Amino acid sequence: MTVSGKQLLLEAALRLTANNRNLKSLGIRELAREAGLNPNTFYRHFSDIDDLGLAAIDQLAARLRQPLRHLRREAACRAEEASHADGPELFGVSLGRGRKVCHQTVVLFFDFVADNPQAIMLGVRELQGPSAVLRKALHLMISGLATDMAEDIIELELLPKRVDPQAIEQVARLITRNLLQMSLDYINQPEQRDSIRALAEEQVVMLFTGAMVLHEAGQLKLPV
Amino acid sequence: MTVSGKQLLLEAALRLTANNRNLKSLGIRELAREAGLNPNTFYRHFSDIDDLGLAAIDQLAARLRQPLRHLRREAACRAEEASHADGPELFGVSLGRGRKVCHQTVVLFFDFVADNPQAIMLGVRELQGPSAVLRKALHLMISGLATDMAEDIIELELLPKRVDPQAIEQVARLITRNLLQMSLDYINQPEQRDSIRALAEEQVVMLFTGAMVLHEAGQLKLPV
DNA sequence: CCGCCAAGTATACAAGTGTCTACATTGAGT
DNA sequence: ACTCAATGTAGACACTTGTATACTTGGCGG
Repeated sequence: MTVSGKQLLLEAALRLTANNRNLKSLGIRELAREAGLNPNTFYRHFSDIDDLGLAAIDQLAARLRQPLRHLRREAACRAEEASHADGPELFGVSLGRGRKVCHQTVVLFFDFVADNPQAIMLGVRELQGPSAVLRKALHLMISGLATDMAEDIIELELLPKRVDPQAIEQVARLITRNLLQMSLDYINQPEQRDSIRALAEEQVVMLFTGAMVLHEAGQLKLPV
Repeated sequence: MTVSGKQLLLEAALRLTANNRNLKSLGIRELAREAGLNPNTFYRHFSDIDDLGLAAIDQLAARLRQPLRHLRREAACRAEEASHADGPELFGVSLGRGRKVCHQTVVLFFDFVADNPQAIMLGVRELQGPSAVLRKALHLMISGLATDMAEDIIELELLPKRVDPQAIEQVARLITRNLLQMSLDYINQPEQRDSIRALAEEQVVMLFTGAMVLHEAGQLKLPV
């Protein structure tokens, strides 16, 4: 079985952008060369490099979205069975449990990152890349991820129920962006992975805790 | 008085990278054209585009570092005089005062961003750009900013004195990175500036609060 | 078996690029 | 007034790039 040329080109793009490069900086010829194809074959599948970028983003979203939800369920389960209601509480939510869910989620997330480094890198880079189209598409994808996460937070009761759903969504969006940002470091600095993962986890816990405390103190004022 | 060619080239680079473009994607000829100079003149001042990038980063750091410290003092003063010891307290630190310092700092920071958008954009973009040299230089600069901020946090007593200085440094680094990240949005979405500023402020407050609470609960475990 | 269409190829051209060598201008110090 | 170094310019060379036109291939439906 031979792979379709379209897929060959997409994979070539992933390979080439892996070394901190831009999609638009690739050039159709280079791309085709890497894919082992004739330059003009590119046009049989894509009209534009942005077009290819959109396809890549679609694939990334497909590989990210459902798996991430699944991951979070799994993390919650693992945290659940590890121990019941230990550690200090804060406003009726177990700090210990929240911490464990965060830990598991973050661990599994970074495992995922380590498994799909190229796609993640492409996504995070193009998030601030030169193409407005791709930026928009990626922001949309991240919004989706954040919404998923917010739903899970509510469902798994990681924050008190009375916290404004919109505030939760904002927290989720923040966490999502930061985790993606950090995954670049995670990929590029393999020798510091443990430390980066721990830092990310700490940040997530801090944001959760801060959101909780501020909410209880009536000081949470997230904008729409 | 005529400006030096070197400065002309640097300014041309800022102008061209302002539109979401990469330094390396510019091309020496384009750069010289924008600066109104002969292509070869570039080599009289820089050996490389990375070389120019380093010069730009140096200028950025000079324009950022001292002003930011000054800004923070000013913010603290303004918060001080606004009102003494109002609002709820948490572990001996006034929430109201901390919030005001954050508010003032963030406001002044984003004012600064609005005043130097091009330099900021270049910096944030190259932070994950294709050139390893520039990435390294920028990380160094950010480290410096974070260290400054940590010192100020301790000096202004925005966190309890007993919190580990290394933990403070990590929090500061986190905040610095995120503020810089957000300043891109701030620049590119002028119609949402108020909302972005408010969100950034909220995030900073959340991180502070979270760090404090976790520290008091003995749960703060930031890695080295 | 024919014909057709998608996928891939070959060749070509204009335009832009990095950078080399050689030349011109300036301006400050002696 | 003369020199010398710094700064800027001109022209050229070998490449790479995007893309247009025209050609080949291979497999599938009729």
